[in-house]
Amino acid sequence: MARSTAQRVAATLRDRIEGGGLPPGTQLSEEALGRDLGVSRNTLREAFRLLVHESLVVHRLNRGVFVRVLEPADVRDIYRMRGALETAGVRAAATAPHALHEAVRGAVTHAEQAASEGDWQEVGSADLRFHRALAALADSARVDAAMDRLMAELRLAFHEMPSPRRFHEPFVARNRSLAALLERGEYERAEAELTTYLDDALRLILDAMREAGR
Amino acid sequence: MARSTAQRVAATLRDRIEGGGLPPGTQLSEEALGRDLGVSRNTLREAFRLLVHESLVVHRLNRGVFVRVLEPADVRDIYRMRGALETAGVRAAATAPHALHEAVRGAVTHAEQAASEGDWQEVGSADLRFHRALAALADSARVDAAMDRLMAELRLAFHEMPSPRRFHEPFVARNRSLAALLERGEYERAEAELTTYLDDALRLILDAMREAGR
DNA sequence: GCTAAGATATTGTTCAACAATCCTCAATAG
DNA sequence: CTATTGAGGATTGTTGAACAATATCTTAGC
Repeated sequence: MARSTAQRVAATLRDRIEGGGLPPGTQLSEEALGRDLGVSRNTLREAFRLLVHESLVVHRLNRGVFVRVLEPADVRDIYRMRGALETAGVRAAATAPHALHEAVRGAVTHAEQAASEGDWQEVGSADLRFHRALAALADSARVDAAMDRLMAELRLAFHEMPSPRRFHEPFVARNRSLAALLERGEYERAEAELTTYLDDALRLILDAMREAGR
Repeated sequence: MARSTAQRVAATLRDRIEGGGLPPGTQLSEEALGRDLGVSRNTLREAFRLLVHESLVVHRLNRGVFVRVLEPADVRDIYRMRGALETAGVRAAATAPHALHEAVRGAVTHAEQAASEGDWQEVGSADLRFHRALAALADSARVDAAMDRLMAELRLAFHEMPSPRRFHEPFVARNRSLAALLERGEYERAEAELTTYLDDALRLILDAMREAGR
């Protein structure tokens, strides 16, 4: 796969951010980072633009770029958008291609398996995959892209979660039952369940953020 | 308002693209445009990144950037995404702040006035504002931003519409009746009407594109 | 007419310099 | 003591030129 230098730099920065090496709020100095990564300031700036597009960093004019800090208001907003996209997926479930339903099922069983092994980090990413698969039922590249950006932003919030287990465990079963509703064609109930599901998850995250001192 | 050079350059390019001065498919040469606009290649590239983010142009590695060409598949995809966002707005209408409902009403009457004056271009933008206002009922900055990007993309497709009047006229009345349903609190019916509305509009655009020879 | 090698043009990337802007912190006025 | 102002320093914004990498076009050979 042909990738430009800027794309490669953006990838390593993305890893550092999601890995916690660059915590939210950190300023990404052009000179220091450029020296560190061995690229010119101009190329680094191109990489910054890519990350801004993913909302992993924010750019303030004449101030530079900073790792995104998620406020409670942001998380609420993200969940509104999630609601829009995932609901769209559920409502399109009746006419969605078989492969997309397959992806939903796969994410559910993957999460269950990871849970039985106690790998809560893996449960977390399987959960994200499940929700991405839900939205993907809408069968739209733009919905998929928007959903991917939301998930990337959410990962920033997960960093502040104290116990991944306490957060993810209750949702494994709910994923299963939501998927079951879909397979049985009970779309109305699936939609209702999805709404309360997202409300509950949002509340958990906001509580965790409040405890973590903000 | 403080804007960087790149932002100003992006704005003029955006105007030229939406005004038809740079038709879809045109390559934006770095050297020629830079000379024309009096900015360096590096700054022009930053402007390009902004436009790529708005999907007004596409960037092909080692090939350059080109004004976006909308395929029928793109238009279909855009309408799926629109459906997701506007439906989300309608479903949140019950709890939306008063000011947001006001915006919906304002866009409807604005379109009606422009129609009575025969200014179909203006009817077109009022129509876009109406739909943006619908999505905005979701009361989410991210939904708003996504909707703005969609509208910008759609404007590219409108360029290929032969008769703005034939396309926009039938929808003025439908906008009014949809808004009326919302005010009466008949959200289910509003949602259903919105769905068929979008289907009809999509069909019209696809027909026009086919006629325009593609 | 087709393929392959070379020439040409364009983009990708780097570098160094200067301009514009923001932040810090001390000095000053009230 | 607080608030304001202003210089100084640090960082980003922008430029222009240069070279490397890649794609496209041209030409030679069959």
